[in-house]
Amino acid sequence: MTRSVSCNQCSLSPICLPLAVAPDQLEELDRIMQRGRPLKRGEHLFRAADDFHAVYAVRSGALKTYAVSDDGDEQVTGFYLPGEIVGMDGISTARHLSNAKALETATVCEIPFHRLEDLSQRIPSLQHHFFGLMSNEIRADRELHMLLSKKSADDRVASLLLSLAARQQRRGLSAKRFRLPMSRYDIANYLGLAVETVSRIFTRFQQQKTLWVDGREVEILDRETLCGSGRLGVEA
Amino acid sequence: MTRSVSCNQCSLSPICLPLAVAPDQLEELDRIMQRGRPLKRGEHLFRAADDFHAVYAVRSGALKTYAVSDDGDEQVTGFYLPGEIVGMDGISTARHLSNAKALETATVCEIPFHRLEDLSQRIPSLQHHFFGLMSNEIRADRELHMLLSKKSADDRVASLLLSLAARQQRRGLSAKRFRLPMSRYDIANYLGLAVETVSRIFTRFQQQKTLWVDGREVEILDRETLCGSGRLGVEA
DNA sequence: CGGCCGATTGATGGCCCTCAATAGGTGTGG
DNA sequence: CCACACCTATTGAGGGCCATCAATCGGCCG
Repeated sequence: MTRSVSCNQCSLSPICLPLAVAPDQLEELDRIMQRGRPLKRGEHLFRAADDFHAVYAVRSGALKTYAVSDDGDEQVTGFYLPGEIVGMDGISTARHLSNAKALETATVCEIPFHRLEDLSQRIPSLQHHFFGLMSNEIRADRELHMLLSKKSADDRVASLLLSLAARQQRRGLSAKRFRLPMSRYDIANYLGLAVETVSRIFTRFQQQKTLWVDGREVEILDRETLCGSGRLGVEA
Repeated sequence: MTRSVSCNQCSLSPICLPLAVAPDQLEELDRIMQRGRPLKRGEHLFRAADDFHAVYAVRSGALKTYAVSDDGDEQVTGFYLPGEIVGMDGISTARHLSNAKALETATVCEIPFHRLEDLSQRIPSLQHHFFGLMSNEIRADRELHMLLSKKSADDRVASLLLSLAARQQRRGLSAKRFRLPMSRYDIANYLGLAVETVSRIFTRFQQQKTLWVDGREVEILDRETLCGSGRLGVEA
């Protein structure tokens, strides 16, 4: 993996932080970015109770964030794909409150937060964009809130698939066919369902010719039907 | 209602935006704040699809935010008490995506967002604080995520009560006894439950001597037992 | 090859939603 | 001022969705 790819060489810049920075200031942003070694599957980017000092832009691969409650059970709080920013929930506390773990081999750009704040003081569009990013997270969480409080298990799974599809498309990839980076367990946990339920729903969707599934490979065959169940915006 | 109370006269300043601004700069913040007439119960502060141009600090009373899905049903997404900021989910879209409605007579301070952004460019601590506020919303939403996905109906109600109690305390009021600003319907909707379930749980808590309830008046009698069920941090 | 984890499928049961009826509370208009 | 309407809240009975328990299969890695 090339550790030295700068933002203006990066294929993700149209959807990542650089989109908020004028070309002649991009070098400034570039200078505060730190590109580390790739994370292997299962490796942590940060853990709850770690000092918060940076947010991270996903460059390749995928991560999940999860919290562990006092009773010890895990709650997956989000999935992060290339071009998305992870770690923003730690800003207010100086400590991370969730864990971030690689679902597959992943590379990230580390953005030291205090330097991002400094830079935002000088680049208004960057400040604005970052406010917008956080606002987006809040909105996505509100969508999820509705999903969990009102929608059936079918709707929840459908919504997640549509969300992932939209995010694929945003990166210029197929919105119909893609590979799920996460396990059935993670999907179930995220959506507040039992693994068995998720499995049964995948099978049922397949029988209805709504979806084609083979392990983690999926293809959306009937987008309308899927939309007809739950709706979830573009998220993140 | 005094429409002209400035931030430095306001009893909420220790927990509101002014806490991030040095005394000698407070006047600047004060100048961009706009204090409108009080909202009556049921009146809207803003509606989904309104242009987003400001966020609002609650000064007195209480509000709820809610979204309406395509199928027409309502989802309460949050409750906002004095000292809290409402409207941050609209930042990224230039339009509000939820509705904000007064649960009882309420007054708010309107903060035009572009002027807040300008001011944040000159007051780093204000920018930092605002990042922190948004981060807090994200964290609270993650707590809620766990609540809705893993916890029983009892736990959900207990968590909401504890959250409200903590927020009362933050304002220097009793953490044990207070008045619920929202109806059973709003509670049920927010927590993803049926009204009847909420009602039954209140009754059961009362029988167990965990809680005393009379309409919207509540008193927490046994905080330990309530904590023993669901846990939810301080939120917002 | 053997062990382990992820995934699927079936059977059973429980939590909470739905439907229904009633009481209390509030505001309005006569 | 009271009566009526309407909305909120409570309580009971029944049913459905999904969790839980259990067994099996396939894939992956050691």
